[in-house]
Amino acid sequence: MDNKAISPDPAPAALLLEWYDGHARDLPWRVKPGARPDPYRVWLSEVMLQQTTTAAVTPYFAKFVARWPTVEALAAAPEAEVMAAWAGLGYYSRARNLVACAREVAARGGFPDSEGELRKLPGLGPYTAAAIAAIAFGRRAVVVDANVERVVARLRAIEEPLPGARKAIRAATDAITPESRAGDFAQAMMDLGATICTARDAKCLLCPLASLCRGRATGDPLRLPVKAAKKARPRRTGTAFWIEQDGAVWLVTRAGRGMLGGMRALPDDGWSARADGHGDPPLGGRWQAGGVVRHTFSHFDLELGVAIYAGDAVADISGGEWWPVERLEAAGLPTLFAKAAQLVLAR
DNA sequence: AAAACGGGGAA
DNA sequence: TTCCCAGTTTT
Repeated sequence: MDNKAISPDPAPAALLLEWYDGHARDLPWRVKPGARPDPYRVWLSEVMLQQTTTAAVTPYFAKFVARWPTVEALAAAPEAEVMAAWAGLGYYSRARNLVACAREVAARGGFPDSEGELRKLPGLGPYTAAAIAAIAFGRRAVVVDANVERVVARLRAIEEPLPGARKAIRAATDAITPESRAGDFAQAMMDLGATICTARDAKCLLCPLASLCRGRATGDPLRLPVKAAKKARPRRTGTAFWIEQDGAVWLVTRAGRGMLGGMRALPDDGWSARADGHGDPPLGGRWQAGGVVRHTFSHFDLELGVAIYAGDAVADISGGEWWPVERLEAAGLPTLFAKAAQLVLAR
């Protein structure tokens, strides 16, 4: 079923692409203008960039393409190694889906080149499928990320609050997306949003779309897009347990789904977003306090106490592995547990 | 439709 | 501190 059609307007794309030719950001996953990018690198960067800043992604992207230069190489990697390499980047279901996607793509002999087929791959939602279709395959696709939402909401002075405004923003983006250079157009919109029309600023004097911008005409573009009020973050407490013996520390691998799913970790007392941990150690004997780590997740704050085992030599323990402390970096601990380990090792 | 899901950089 | 970021998946 069709939504109310907005008539196409080629003017913004014309101005924006002219600006982009002289002001494109130089990013590791981009290629020279006119060159055809490697779909593998486009896909990898787009997945890493989901809800993640370019600054955070850059070193991970370099590490991944050096270690796994092709989708076939990544498909052949053990999932645990990819998870460990992803450690610190967050949203770990992305890493699990990355491996699943690489294996599907390798099995079928390459990436599909249409938005619809890309959308079926694990970890590719509406944004990423459109972005890859446009950037890697030159398809016309309507690419809407947080930058585009902001730029379009201002350009068209869309007053409806997010997330309700998504449909209107998508329609407005569709109406200004060109038939050719849709990939450059998408990246230009993102560059504009990242450098000129930012969340906290609007450098309208530098903006190539200023003459067309209804948000600027209202005199207060910064109030757009309007966002719904966010709810308060719950506060939780929990405990992690440091058990060290003969130069090795006891690590577990967390369950596949849920918080930090599939990642190596210190054993803990079952804390979650819904409830505090029970506090009971995984092993009898003496324990001493090792300090507290404060960590903020997307949907709750955690105060994690670290307990250090001070009992007799451990004989029977199972469900994990002894990991040499001097190689702890290679374990791929998520940041929360890396902080806890740092606390213990610095004492 | 709403909640789950990380972490770091910027102001 | 608070806000936000090249969103997707599950409930």
